[in-house]
Amino acid sequence: MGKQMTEMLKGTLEGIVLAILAARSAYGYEITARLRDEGFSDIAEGTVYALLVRIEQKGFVDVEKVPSEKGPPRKVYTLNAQGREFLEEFWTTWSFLADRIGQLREDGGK
Amino acid sequence: MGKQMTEMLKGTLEGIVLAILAARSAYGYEITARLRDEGFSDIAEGTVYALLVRIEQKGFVDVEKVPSEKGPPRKVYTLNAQGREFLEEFWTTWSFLADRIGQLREDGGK
DNA sequence: ACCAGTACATAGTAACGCTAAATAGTGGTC
DNA sequence: GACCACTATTTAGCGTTACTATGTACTGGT
Repeated sequence: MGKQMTEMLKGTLEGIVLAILAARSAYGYEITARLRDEGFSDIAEGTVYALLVRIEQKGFVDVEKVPSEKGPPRKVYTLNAQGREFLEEFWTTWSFLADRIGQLREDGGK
Repeated sequence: MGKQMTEMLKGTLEGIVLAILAARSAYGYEITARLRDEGFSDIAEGTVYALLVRIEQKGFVDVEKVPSEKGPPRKVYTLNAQGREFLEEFWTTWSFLADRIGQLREDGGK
């Protein structure tokens, strides 16, 4: 998708994944597939798994190992209270940034 | 402003500065001050200068040294054709991302 | 002489997404 | 029964970017 998107995802991808998990629990492979379906055509698998490790270490999610009929066991991630709190902050930060940038665009930064 | 904003600025700050320059030419100290006024309260000076070096090396801006009455000479940056083209791409990428994330927020990723 | 404000520069660090490759389980096909 | 495709996770190494911290330099006021 280009270098520009890569850099833009830094700091937002974490929020995106948490928002996905806020809707319902999911596992890595599923999240990657969903992101791809939604237009993030070349999110690397490794990227998602590394991110999941991070949010687990930060304590934003609870993890459960669930057997799969189609392959190795899945690690299902569920957003917990701490994660929900962090997601709140994410939305606040995102809104601020999106507002500022939207403003800039109107102001002739076109 | 917090670590979250720091990470989010990666990939967007460049576009923000280019958008500022699209409105009119400016120099580093001025850009930093303007960003601070507009709510990016703790953008580090060094960050802006380093970014300006980068966009100059990429050929997005033309530079002119202008004497100042109040201090050392200013380096005034002006967006050129290449920079304008890059800014276009930035808006495209940004729009896509902002749309996706807005969608996620509506879909119960709250 | 000193200090605040203006103005620019840069070495080192941390965080994060990507590349690439490895491991492992299931099912189908020849 | 060997191979391949799909599912599923992991991890080492890399490049880019913003921040920290510090240094340089010019002007004006006290």
